[in-house]
Amino acid sequence: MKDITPQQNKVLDCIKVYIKETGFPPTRSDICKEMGFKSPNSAETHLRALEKKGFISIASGASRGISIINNDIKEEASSYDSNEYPIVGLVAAGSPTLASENIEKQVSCPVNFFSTSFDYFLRVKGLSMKNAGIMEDDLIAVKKTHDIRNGDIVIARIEDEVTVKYFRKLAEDMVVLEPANEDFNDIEINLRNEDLFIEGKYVGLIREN
Amino acid sequence: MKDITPQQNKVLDCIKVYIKETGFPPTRSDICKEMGFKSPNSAETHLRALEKKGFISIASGASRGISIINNDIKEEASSYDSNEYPIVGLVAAGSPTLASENIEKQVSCPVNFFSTSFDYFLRVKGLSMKNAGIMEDDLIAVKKTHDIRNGDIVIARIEDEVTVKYFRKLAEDMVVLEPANEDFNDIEINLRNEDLFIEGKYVGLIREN
DNA sequence: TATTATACTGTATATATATTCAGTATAATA
DNA sequence: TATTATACTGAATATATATACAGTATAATA
Repeated sequence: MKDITPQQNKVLDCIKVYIKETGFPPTRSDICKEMGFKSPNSAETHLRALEKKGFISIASGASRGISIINNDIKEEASSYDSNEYPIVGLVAAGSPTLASENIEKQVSCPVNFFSTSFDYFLRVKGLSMKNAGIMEDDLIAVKKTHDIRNGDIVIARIEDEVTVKYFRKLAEDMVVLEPANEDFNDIEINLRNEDLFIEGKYVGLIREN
Repeated sequence: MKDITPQQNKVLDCIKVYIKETGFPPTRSDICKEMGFKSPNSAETHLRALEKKGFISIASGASRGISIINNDIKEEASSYDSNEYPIVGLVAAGSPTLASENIEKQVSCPVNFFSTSFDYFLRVKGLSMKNAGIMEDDLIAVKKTHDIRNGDIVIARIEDEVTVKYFRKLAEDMVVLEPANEDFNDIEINLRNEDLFIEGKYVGLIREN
């Protein structure tokens, strides 16, 4: 990162203030008004200088396509990086899990909130995993993977139904999905007759009371 | 604030995600791409509905002139604001819960991650709340408060021991702390003879697998 | 029953905006 | 000395974009 000049710093501050006040970045013309420039090219050259020095990024062709690049050491710390994760509710038969019609809402969550990375949250229906401490309406963090070991809790799709169960492979063509609740029965799947699709693996849980 | 429809909520989320990812708001056309609309007027009408209902404001004539209006009455905090929360482990007898020697580590978590604000995470020991889905080593989000109602799950201190139980006040001087596990017994506390200190209230849970 | 809100497609257009080109001037490097 | 960076004015233009208008369809409401 090269040194910023005092004038460039004023322009950068003016962009930050503009975003804070309006919610969106300024145009070249807006910067001219704020800074007292008479030509949009004054703003343009300052913007290109700020871009070159790594203080902002400019989206080519887009209007107001300025974004502030944050270089605070604090922000670089991975524990501060957060991401938007979709909460998937009832999954409609046949539709892809992450299709927008299945997304209940998006929630912000630090990326390394759980030690294992994950892809989405699934809202749990039913009490079949009660003894594993997974209750109705809990959000489970799901990592899309096919790397499953016996004893893992998996999100599985059988026919058109999505279910959360312990995974146990008994033989090459025989899988048992075990609930953690004495009121439910094991689901035995003969892979020669039935389709089993593993959506992913349970890596964490969030509950709100 | 009128009710938002599910589709309008998706559009609102898509705008938030766009801003988070690019640093500036989307155009009508951008929203169409994200949502799969074929006409810019689809985005336009949704935007006008969201504006009318008070979720966003639209700057007339300006490109990308959308800004999210934050309506959290509780706090002005946006969902992207995060904070450091301490994880409290074994609480040494007599020492204040949040004393530094009790803090296992600090974790970053969005401030309005749970709908109720909270003060720290407590690492659960034992299985006395198993049937409430609270397992050993779970992290429970604790709100420091004395506003407790019957049936709430509380973090209580009796003598020098900290415990998590259902709270039930039977009389002015009689409180029962009930476990959610048939292997444990109720704890009856006569407030005239024994001290009971309520550290706080359980408002959420996080588990890592 | 008429009206309004929701949820879209599709077309058109005025204008908002990025971006280039042509200059001027000063100060700092190489 | 030539070159490059800074710091501007001023004009021109392709296009990105908001926004209006014309429809279709469904569900909720008065």
